[in-house]
Amino acid sequence: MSEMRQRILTEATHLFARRGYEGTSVQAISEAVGIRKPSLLYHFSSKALLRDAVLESLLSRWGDVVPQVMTAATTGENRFESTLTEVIGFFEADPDRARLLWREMLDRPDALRSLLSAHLSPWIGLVSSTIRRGQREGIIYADLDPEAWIFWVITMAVAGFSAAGLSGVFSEDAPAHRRAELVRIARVSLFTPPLEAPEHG
Amino acid sequence: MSEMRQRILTEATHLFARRGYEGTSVQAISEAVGIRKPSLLYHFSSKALLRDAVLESLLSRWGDVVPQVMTAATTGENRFESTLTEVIGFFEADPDRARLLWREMLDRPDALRSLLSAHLSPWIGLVSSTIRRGQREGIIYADLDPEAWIFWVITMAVAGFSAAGLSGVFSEDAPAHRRAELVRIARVSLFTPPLEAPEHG
DNA sequence: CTCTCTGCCTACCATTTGGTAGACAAATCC
DNA sequence: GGATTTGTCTACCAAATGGTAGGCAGAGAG
Repeated sequence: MSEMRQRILTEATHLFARRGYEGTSVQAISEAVGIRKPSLLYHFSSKALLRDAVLESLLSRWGDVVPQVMTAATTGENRFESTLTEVIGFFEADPDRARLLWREMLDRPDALRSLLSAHLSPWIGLVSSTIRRGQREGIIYADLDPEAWIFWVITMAVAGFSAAGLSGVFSEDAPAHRRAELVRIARVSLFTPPLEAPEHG
Repeated sequence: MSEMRQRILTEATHLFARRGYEGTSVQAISEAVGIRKPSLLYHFSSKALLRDAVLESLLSRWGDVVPQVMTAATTGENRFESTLTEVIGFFEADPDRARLLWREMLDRPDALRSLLSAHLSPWIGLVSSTIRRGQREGIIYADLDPEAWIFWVITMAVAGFSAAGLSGVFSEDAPAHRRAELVRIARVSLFTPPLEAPEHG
C-alpha cells in the first residue's frame, strides 16, 4: 500500500463518514489530501472503487481486533466484560467507523450484508455458541435468542456512537452515563439473576 | 395543506429516507410526483426547505401518537408493554421513518437535536419520572439511568428498523425474532427480577 | 544516454445539479 | 366581463459533478 493511497483512504473515510458518499465530492477528498482530482483518480480509478476500498479497510481492521479479544479473554462473565468493552472501544475510539458503517447500511444494505457476512460470521458463530453453552448451564436466560441478542448489542454500540452528536436531547445524558447504561443493559439482559433476593427483598 | 404539497411531502419523505438528501435530486422527487421540477419548486421554494418540511411533518406525527399512548395505558408493566409496542409499531409500520431520522442524525445532528428537544422533551420527562417512581418502589433497577435507558431503547427501535435490509447476516434472525428479543431486553433490563428463584434454581 | 514507468499536473468534457424567468391556462374575485 | 391570483409549464442558467486526455518531471534500468 503506497503512502499516498493510504492518505487518500484516511481522508475519504473521514469525509464519507461525516458527509456521506453522495455528499462528498472527489474534489473535496483530493483537497483534503492536498493533491488534484486527477491525481486521486490515478490511485483509485473511480469514486465507487474508492468507497469499496474504504469499507474494506474498515472491516478488515475489525476483523483483526475481534478474534484477538475473543481468544485473549478468560471465561464466563469475564469474557463478556472484555469483549463488550472491546467492541464499544472500537467505535468509541473513532466514531467515524460507526458513522460509516451506518451510512453504508442505509445506502447499500446488500453490499454491506455480504461484507459483514464475510468478515463477521465466524465471530458471531463463536459468540452464539458460547451463549448457548451458558444457557445450558443456566447462567444465561433460556428464552434469550443468541443471534438476536448479539444483533441488538452491536446495534447499540454502532448506533450509539454514530449518534455522538445527539447529546443534550436527553437531559444530563453525558456519554459516560450512556456507555455505563449500555453495559448494564447488556449484562442484565444476558445473565440470569443470582439466587439471593434482590436489593429491596 | 394543499393536496399537491402533501403528495410532494410523501414522495420526498420516501426518497430522502431511501437515498438520502444529497442522493436525491429535486428532479427525482418531481418525477415521482408526476410534475416538472419548477412546479415542485413553486410549492417548496428550495430543496432545503423541503427537507425541513419533511422532517417537521414526521416529528409532528410522532408528537401526536406518543402522548395518546402514554395517557391511554394503565399502570406499571402494562404501561411498559403498550408504550414500547407503540414505539416499535410506529417505526415498524413505516421503516422510512426510522431511516429518515437516522440519516438526519448523521447529516445534521444539531438541527435534529433541537427538533427532537422541541417534540420529545415533555414525553421523555414523563417516562423518566415514571421510571423513577418504579425505582423508589423497588420494581425497577435502582442503578438504572432513566434517560440513558430511554435513549438506548429508542435507539434500538430506530436503528433496528432502519436496518431492515440487514436480515441474513445474523443467521436465522427473522425480524419477528429480533423484535421479540428487543422487547425482552427492554423488559428484563428495566424490571428487577421477581422474588421466586430463577428457572434453573 | 536513452527509454520506460510512475505519479502528478493542466485543460477539458458531457451531464447533472439547484434554481430562475417568464409564458400561459384555469379558476376566482369584483 | 375584466382583472388578478394560482399553478403548471418550457426554456434557460451558472456551477459543480465524475471522469478523460495528454503533457511533463523525475527515477531507475539497459
